[in-house]
This record gives sequence, structure tokens and C-alpha cells, in this order.
Amino acid sequence: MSYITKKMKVHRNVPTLDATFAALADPTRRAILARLALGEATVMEIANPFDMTQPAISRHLKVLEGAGLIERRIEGAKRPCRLAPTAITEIDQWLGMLRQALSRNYDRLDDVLAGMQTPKRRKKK
Amino acid sequence: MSYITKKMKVHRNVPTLDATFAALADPTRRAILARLALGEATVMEIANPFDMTQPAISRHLKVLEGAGLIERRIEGAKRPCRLAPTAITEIDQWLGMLRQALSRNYDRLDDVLAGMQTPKRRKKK
DNA sequence: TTGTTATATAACTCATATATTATATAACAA
DNA sequence: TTGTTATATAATATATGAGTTATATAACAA
Repeated sequence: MSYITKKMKVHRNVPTLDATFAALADPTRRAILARLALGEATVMEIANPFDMTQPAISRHLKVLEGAGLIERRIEGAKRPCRLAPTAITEIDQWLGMLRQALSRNYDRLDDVLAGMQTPKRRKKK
Repeated sequence: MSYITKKMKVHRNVPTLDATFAALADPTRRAILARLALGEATVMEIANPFDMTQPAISRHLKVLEGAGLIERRIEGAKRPCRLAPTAITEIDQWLGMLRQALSRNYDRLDDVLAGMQTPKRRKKK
């Protein structure tokens, strides 16, 4: 029996996780986040170390902002960026499900191993 | 002053995080993982709830396996899949950096707020 | 005002990803 | 053996994504 009874249409209406994971899938964007982990920075400060044009970086920043991974303020002509907490929280929540499942599997493995010692015994770890 | 002195070529030589985040960016694949969190399942068992063809699901499973998110055994003609722990661990490690930075920012905010009470006090930038 | 700096947007190219249908392979059942 | 089930692969169409150059806008400095 399946965990769901009817055909499942994948809902694209939870764009946040899509956007966040997609944003993190790009190494340039992860490098930008690593940079911002050191502190706030303007677009040009971020762009400088990269072998890439400023428009390319601007697009990456837009993606990161859309994913809730960074925030930007306006300071004259500059747009300093910094890390935002929201997306990380959401990711952690979702990963929690997998972590739990994996730890349950681990417990089950312990059961199996324990069962090999004392067969026919059902044990909880 | 920049945190790195010369132009930075983004290294594509850490394919694991790329692959893992990219795998998680797809809602179908996240739904598959959610299914597997309930326990091992064969390809057809996984495919059934989805409004999508079997080859499409097979490809998704290949992506998930390539990302280290699932493992598969061979059992006759069936290929049961289950969650794998490796990718999650790696993600957690990487996210750790962001979490740390965010909590430091939070502490700094506390400093700022504290500084507002007692002005002229030295602020750590 | 004029020129310069900081950033964003548009138009375009090229590569990659996702889905489909059709088909191949391998195990199983009769 | 033959037919059926379980899964994978190939060929293909279409969409999306990341980079480029050129240009627009807005703030700043002189």
C-alpha cells in the first residue's frame, strides 16, 4: 500500500525550498555566501575576487535574495549585502525530516545487529 | 580590503555539494526523499504516486544516488532504494559555516543594542 | 553641469536539465 | 519456451540557467 492514495501532482507552490536549494547548488553563490559570512559587503566588493563580470554577480545576488539567503540595504549608491537567517532555518526544518528518518534507520540497524546476537529478541536501542 | 587577494576561479572540483543541492532543488526529488523517509521502496512503488512516467522517476533516482542522498540494492529484478546518510552530513557541515556567521551577526546585534543604552562605549566593528 | 562610480537590466548565446515515447535487458512465472 | 514484470537507456523536444556585452539609472564628486 502506498503512503498516498491518488496520483500526486508535485506542487510548485512552495517555491522557497526550490529557490533556496537551487541557489545553493551554484558554487559561485556558495562562495558569495562564504564571503558574506565574514561580514557585510557591497556588490563590487563581492564581485572583485571573482573572475566574472559585475552583471553576472548582480544576477547571483538577485537569486540569493530571492531565495531568502541574503538581505540588502540601500546606502547611497551602494547596496550592501549580508546573510539572512530565514532560508537557513527553513532548510534546517526540512532536513530535519531526513535526519530523523536516517537516525531511525540507524536504530533499526542496531536492532538487526542486536538481533544477530540474541535471535528472536526484539530490542530497542 | 578584500578577504582574498587575487581573482578567484570558482573550483568545480567539489562536485558533491553542487550535486547534492541541485538534487534537493527539485520538488519531485524532495518528495521521493520524503517517501523514502518512511522506509525502503522499489522504483515502481516510488513512481506510482507521481503523475510522471517511470523513466522520469528512474532518472530522478539516478540523480539522488549520484548526489549521495540514496542507496540502492539489487533484489532480483527489483532495486529497492533507501536514504543514505552521507550527503546530509556534508550539507550540515557546510551549513554550519552559515549558521555560525548568522549567530555571530546576532551577537553583534546584541552589542549594538547594548551600545545604544550606553553610548560612547567602544563598539567592535 | 559634467564626469565618474555603483549597480541593475536587456538581449543574446550556449549548456544543461527535465520530461516524453520507444525500446532494451534481465528476472520471474507459467 | 513464452509472456509479463521491473527497471534502465536512447533519442528528442523544450525549458531554464549562467555567462557575455551593451546600456540604463542613480548617486556622488568637482
